[in-house]
Amino acid sequence: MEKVLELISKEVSDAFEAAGYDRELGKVTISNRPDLCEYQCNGAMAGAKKYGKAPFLISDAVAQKLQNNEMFEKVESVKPGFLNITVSGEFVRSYVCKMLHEKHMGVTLPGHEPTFMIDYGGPNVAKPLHVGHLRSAVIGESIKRILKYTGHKVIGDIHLGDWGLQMGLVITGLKERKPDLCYFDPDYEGSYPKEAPFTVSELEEIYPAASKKSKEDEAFKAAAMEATKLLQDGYKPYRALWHHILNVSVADLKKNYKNLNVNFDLWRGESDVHEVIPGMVEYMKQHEYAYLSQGALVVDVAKETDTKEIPPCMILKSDGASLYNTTDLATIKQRMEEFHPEGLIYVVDKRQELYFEQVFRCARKTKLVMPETELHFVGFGTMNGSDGKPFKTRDGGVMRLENLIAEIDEKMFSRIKEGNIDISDDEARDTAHKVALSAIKYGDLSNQPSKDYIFDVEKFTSFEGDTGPYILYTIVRIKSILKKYEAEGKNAKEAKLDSPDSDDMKNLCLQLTRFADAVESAARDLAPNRICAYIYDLSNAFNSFYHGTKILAETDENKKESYIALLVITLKVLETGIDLLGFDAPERM
RNA sequence: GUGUCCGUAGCUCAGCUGGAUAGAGCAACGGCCUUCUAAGCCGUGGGUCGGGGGUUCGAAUCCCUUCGGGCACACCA
Repeated sequence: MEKVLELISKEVSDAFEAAGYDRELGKVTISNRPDLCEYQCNGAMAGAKKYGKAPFLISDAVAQKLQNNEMFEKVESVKPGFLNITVSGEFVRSYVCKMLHEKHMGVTLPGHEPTFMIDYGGPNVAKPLHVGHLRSAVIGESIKRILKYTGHKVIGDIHLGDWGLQMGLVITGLKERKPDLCYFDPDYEGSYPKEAPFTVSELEEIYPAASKKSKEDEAFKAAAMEATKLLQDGYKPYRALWHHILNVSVADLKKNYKNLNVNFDLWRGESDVHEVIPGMVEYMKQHEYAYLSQGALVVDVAKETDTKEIPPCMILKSDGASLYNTTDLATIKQRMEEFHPEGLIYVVDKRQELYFEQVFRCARKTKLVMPETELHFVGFGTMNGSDGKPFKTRDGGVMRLENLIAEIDEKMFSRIKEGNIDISDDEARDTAHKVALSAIKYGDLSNQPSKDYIFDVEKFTSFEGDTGPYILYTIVRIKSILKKYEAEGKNAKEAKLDSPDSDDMKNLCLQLTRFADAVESAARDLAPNRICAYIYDLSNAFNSFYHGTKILAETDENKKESYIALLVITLKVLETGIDLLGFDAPERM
C-alpha cells in the first residue's frame, strides 16, 4: 500500500512537472509547523538556483496547479518558498479505512520471505540472569517481532554459554561438596540417575564459589581445567553431570524468560558447535586464511581503508585451545549450513563492537557467509542506576533480574489495589505484572539501543508521561468505552468511519496513517524506539481527542458510530504497537 | 596514544534523509473530575543545541578544529 507521503508527493511532483520544473523537487514531508499545515514541500527552494528564479515564484506556480485537487483541503505557497499542504478529511478517512483492511495495516512486505537469525540473550548456564541480560532480551525480542511483522522469517537463538571452563568449575565445585556422588567414582559402572544431584539454587551457589576459588587456588583451577577437558573429550560421568547442569539451568532460564515475555525458537549453545570447530579450523588452515602468529592461529582481517588498526581475528590460542571467536565463527558456519539465512543479527553489549567487526570480517574472508549475507551488530549501552553508574542492588551487588521484576510487580500491585477496590488479588497480580513489564520494556526500548540509559525505579513506577503504563492506560480507556458500547447490544467492529469533524479527530486520523512508516523505519534501522515514539504520539493524539469529544453521550448516532470506528482502529494500532515491543495490555487498570 | 560514540531546558531524553518560532517527559507554577478510568487533559515559565571556524539561500543536523566525557584496542567472554 502506498504511503500517504508517497501519494501526496506524487501529486505534488506532477504539479512541479506541469509547471515546468523537475518532478524530483516534489518530495513532501510531514510538516514541522503543525500550526500552519499538515504536510510541506520545500522543493521550490531547492530548485531556485537551478532555474534562476525566486523560490516563491516556483512554489506559487506549483500551488496553482494543485488548487482543485480533491486530495487537498488547502495548498498554499508561503514566504520564501514553502508549499504548505492540508489534506482533505475525506482523503484521510478513506486512507485509514483502507489501511485497516490491508495485510499488516499497510506495511510493505518483501516479495519473498527472507530468513534472518537473531542472537540475543547469551546467558551462561549455572548462573542466574541479572540486569545485564535484560537489554539484550528486551531489544532482541522486539527486533524479532518487528522483523516478523514486516515479512521476515526470523529465528531467535538464545546461544547459551554452556561449554568451556565454567562447566569444569561447576563440576569441580560439586565434587568438593559431594564427593560421594557416583559421577565421581571412577569404578562406578551402573547407569546414572535421572534426577539431578542439585537444585538451581545450589547450582547458582556453586558456580560463583568455584569461580572465586579458582582465582586463589592453583590446584583447584588445575582440577577444573582437567574436568573441562574430560567433559569435552566425552568422559561419560561428566557428560551425564553436564546434562543435569544444562537441564536444571535451562528449566530455570525458560521460566525467567517466559516471565519477561521473551521467547526463543532455538535453545542452542556453544556446546552445539563443539564438533564443528576442528573441521572449520582445518578448513581455514588449508585455504591459508589462517596462519600462526606469536603461537596463536589467526586470520588477518585488516583492510587498507581502515582508519585504525584492526587486530587479526584469533582462531586458536597459542596453547591450541579454542576461544569465544572460535565458537562464534563455528556457530555462523552451522547457522549458514542449516538455515541458509539472508542475515544474522547480534544484539550484544556495544563494547563488543570491535570484536564482532573482526568476527564478521573473518567470516566473510573465509567465505563462511556469502558476500550478500547481511551481518548486523546491534550494540546496546549499559543500564545505569539513577546515580549514572551501572545498575546495582542497594548493597552494591549484582541485581538479579527476578528480584528486579518482583520489586516492580509489587509496586504496581499496591498501586492497583489503591485505585480499584473491586478487583480480585489474582486479577490485580496479573495486571500488575503486565503494567510492570510495560514500564520496564518501554523504558528500555524508548531509548536508542546504542546509548546508555538510566533505569530509575522511581521514574519507572510513577507511570506519568512518556511511559509504558501511559500507553496501556490509553488502551484500557478505549477498551472500556468499546465494552460499554457493545453492552448496548451494538457491534463496534461494524461501525463506519466518517470524515473527521474536529481538529483533534483529524489529527488522530493523521497519526493513524503513519503506522506503517513507523514500523518500516523501525525494521530498516533495527530501532524499536521508533515504534515507541509513534505509539506515544498516537496515544497523545487519542487522549486529546478523548478529552474534547463525548463519545458514548453523543446523540447524533452517525457521529457516535464514526467515533467508535475510530476507537476500534486506534485500539488495533496501539495493540499491534505494544505487541511489537513485546508486551500486552490488561482489560483494566 | 589510536579509533569510536556522545555533549540539546534544573534532571532524563526525542529530533528520520539540513529547512520557517529546537520538542517531549519529570521537576516548578496555574487551571480542569454531578458526564466514557485524573496512571488523564489544557496552559505558563525555562535553551547563544559544549566552544570556535566553514559549506549552504538555510545547520542541532554536513565538514574542519578545540574542550569535556564514555567505551574499545589479539591469547577473557
